[in-house]
Amino acid sequence: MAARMTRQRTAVVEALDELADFRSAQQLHENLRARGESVGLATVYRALQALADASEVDVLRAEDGESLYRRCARREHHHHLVCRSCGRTVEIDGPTVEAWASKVAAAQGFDDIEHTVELWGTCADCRAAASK
Amino acid sequence: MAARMTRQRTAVVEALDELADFRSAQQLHENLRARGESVGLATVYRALQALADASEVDVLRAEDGESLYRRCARREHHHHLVCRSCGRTVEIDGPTVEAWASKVAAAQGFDDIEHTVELWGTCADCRAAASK
DNA sequence: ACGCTTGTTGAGAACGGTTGTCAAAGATCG
DNA sequence: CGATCTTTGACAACCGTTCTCAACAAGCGT
Ligand SMILES: [Zn+2]
Ligand SMILES: [Zn+2]
Ligand SMILES: [Zn+2]
Ligand SMILES: [Zn+2]
Repeated sequence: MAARMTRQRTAVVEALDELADFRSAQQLHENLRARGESVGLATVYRALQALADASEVDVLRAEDGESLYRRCARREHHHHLVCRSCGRTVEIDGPTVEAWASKVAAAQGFDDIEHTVELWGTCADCRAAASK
Repeated sequence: MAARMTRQRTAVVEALDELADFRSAQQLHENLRARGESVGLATVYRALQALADASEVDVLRAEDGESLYRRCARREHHHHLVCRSCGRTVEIDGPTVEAWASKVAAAQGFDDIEHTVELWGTCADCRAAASK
């Protein structure tokens, strides 16, 4: 029942910290393998899932449906501005949006409200690289 | 090059209109087959894709990653409040959110900004049904 | 240190939604 | 009607993710 601390789990957390931005499970797996820390892909998925359940990482879906993971600085609820091409991420909080969302939903008689608010764009670096 | 009007395409649009709320490609396919209008699944996907490209339908991703489609009343940009269990949908616009989103993103030097703002909940009917 | 117990791992199979393939069908037009 | 050229549909392929299950190893009591 208790979560055991294994080499693999530690490695996944390290990879997350090193990469800093939103990454897919496969990218993390690739990164681990590149640095010699061999970890099974299924294990990477399991570790990420566990971390997400424990709210240790944020998960969001890329436009193509792939799940992206990130260890955010703040633990409180927040949103993200993510670069579509490199994953660069800026944490954002929108008190205005939160209030708006719950008010609107309640007014329609909906319950158990959750909101998805994410911003996607191209960061300055990627824009420069693209127009080279 | 010109889009030909075929029995299948017409059928897909009819199914969309009849179901009114956000539905998956497979649900629509099932619905068509149920009413006797047999259409291949691949064709349903292609029709929906074409409609989405033409902005005739809105597409959004369910929490499990499945794509959901809907013919919305308004053609202008807007968002949705969707019931997780039955798909019931309420169209919403949030001028506040729009302004907030573009301002925040621009302030970080991001370009080509897009925002995802969707609300998920349980509608009154589904809540009642669940607590029966 | 040494087993025991029990959660964890990993290679590969399975899964589910979606897209690609390609020969047959049919919409459009002269 | 006939030629042309898009569309269709059964099926295979794809791809991210989850499942399976025997081998493995943390943690713990001794
Ligand atoms: Zn975050
Ligand atoms: Zn970038
Ligand atoms: Zn809509
Ligand atoms: Zn409902």
